[in-house]
Amino acid sequence: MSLKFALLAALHEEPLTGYDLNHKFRTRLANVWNASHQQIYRELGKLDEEKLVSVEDVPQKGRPDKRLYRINKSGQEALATWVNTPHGRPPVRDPLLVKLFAGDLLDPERFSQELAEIRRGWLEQLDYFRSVEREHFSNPAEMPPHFRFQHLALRRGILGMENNLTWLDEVEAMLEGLDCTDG
Amino acid sequence: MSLKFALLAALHEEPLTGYDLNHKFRTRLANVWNASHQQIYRELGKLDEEKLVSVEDVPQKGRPDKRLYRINKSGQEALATWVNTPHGRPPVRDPLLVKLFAGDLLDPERFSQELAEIRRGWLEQLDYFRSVEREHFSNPAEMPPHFRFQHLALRRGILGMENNLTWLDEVEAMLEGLDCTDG
DNA sequence: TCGCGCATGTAAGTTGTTACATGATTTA
DNA sequence: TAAATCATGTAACAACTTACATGCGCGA
Repeated sequence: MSLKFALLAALHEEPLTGYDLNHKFRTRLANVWNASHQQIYRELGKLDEEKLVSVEDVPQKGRPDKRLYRINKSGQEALATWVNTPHGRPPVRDPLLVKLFAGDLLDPERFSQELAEIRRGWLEQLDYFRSVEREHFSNPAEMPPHFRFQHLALRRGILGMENNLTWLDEVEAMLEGLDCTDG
Repeated sequence: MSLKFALLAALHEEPLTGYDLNHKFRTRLANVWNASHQQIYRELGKLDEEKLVSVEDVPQKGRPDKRLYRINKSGQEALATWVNTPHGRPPVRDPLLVKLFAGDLLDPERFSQELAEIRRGWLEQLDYFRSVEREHFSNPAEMPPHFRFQHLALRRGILGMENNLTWLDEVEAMLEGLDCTDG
């Protein structure tokens, strides 16, 4: 149900095409909401049907027409209502933790490799978030409220990734400890 | 696809009923995997069909029979294979961050209340995780590997909640800052 | 010329949610 | 006597994933 509002929130900033939204979801919204392009296009269709957005077809040469989506009055209202109603926290579903829960079945070498890969991914994500913070949110005190809220969302991504990496250190320290007692 | 393996991982510890599994999912597995009882019962049926578990019907007086699920050899193998294959990280989908992204639409008072409620929930969860750590994982160095892996999964929950609360402080500090400039 | 970026979608299948359904036992 | 715990499910719907489908322009 919330993808709808994630889209409206993205469009609340600026009119975008499905393609642009897809890009935004995997960059600036990476720590906020995840959606595949198929989901996005389908949901945009529904938003159009529900008249929460308007669509402008922008002809292009040698490419499919762009379909530029714009949030309208009803969309704004729906979004405003939604952001002001409480929602539970998202469900936790993490395969990595399932693996640890059955940790005695893990092959130490393969698992170390998986952890290395995970670390790489988290570091990359953290670097990206930090670069966004540097470029767009360098002096929070002077930013307009709108930006400061978005900065907080970004901060969560940054703190979260830092925290993930701290935890990974604990995990790898533990695994090394096991090696020593075995060998 | 992973609920299946979350169930197998839970059954890998000990034989359980659907009811027990449901309980386990919202306590010890709270930071690992989320599932409703409907999903659990359905998936247990499938695991039975696939012959990855065996079922023992335990008659009871005045209550429906217990159905006790036990992981079998095939189940163990399937689980071992799964834990040793890499998986991407879980998708991020957080309505709270969507709200911040459209933060200019937030009603300050309602949002403060929602944050207070969220803080309460996170604190409660953190307390629970800490109590588990105190009771079951008090001296990590002397635990058998099996327990130490599970401790790491728990640590993620603890660090994650602490991190959430740190972030919440940032959020509330920011909101108070806005109040001051307004008033 | 090969792959990437741009730009849009459909179809089928799996997973997850919400509502419905029952009923005895224990605890406050 | 009301609520929580024990104990199992079905049915309908909504959300999400994976695979399929197309095709031009541009840079290496």
